[in-house]
Amino acid sequence: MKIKIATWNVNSVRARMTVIASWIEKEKPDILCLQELKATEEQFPRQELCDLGYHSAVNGQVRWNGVAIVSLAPLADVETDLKGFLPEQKRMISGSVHGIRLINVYVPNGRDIDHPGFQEKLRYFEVLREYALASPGPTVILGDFNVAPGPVDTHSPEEQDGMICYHPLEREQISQFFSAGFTDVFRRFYPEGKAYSWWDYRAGSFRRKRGMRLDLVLANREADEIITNCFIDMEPRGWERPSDHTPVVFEMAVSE
DNA sequence: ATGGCCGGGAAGCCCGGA
Repeated sequence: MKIKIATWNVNSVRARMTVIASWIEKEKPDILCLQELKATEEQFPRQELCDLGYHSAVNGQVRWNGVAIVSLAPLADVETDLKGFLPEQKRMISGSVHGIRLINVYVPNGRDIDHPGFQEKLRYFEVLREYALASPGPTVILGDFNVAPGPVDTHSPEEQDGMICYHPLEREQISQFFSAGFTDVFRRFYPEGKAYSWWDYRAGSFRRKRGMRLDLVLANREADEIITNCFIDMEPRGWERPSDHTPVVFEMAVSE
């Protein structure tokens, strides 16, 4: 059977619940990985999602960060600790479903190249890679990586070169995932051409098509082999009260 | 190009986002 999985930075799960419910109704994903909940587990709209038929595994935090995996089938072996790194920032939740390991991440933004947060961001990728490589079987890392992997993934690569989310050291970290055997799933289906998953709220960026592809699906070989499709759904970015990110969706052929 | 917009929590602004 085929299952549909999506990743979406919703920029507050409570402010976005109407939009999320509409999108679920439209796309009917089997699994939805959310980032930037800006909510604690107690504040998370578990009941509303339950009414839509979904289980929720939540790693929440007051005000900032927070991630969740929302799934029709219950999740097994849920983990929220990333090798003890940045334990106070709730940025990772992983779990297994249909024999697939899903690692849902919200990578630190880094603030600025000169800010200590930038070094923390680079380190985050290393720790995440170690964690993902230790997972046996089909494994997918998905979420908001806060990096555009290459020039076709951002609106003005020349001007942005060296800036946050398009710095050579950040892009090098994404390359390291490729060297380690992970595939950029979206680019397997769309090898070239501008494609974005985030547009700044300011400056009419969405209307002016000035965005970045910051939300990625990275699959190891076993997972990549059974992924049959991947696309970015730009529609909800144009809805009322949207997130500044839009969902990245893929499908997998699983045995049951 | 700049930054213009958002969200949350504390407070009537500030921080963080990217």
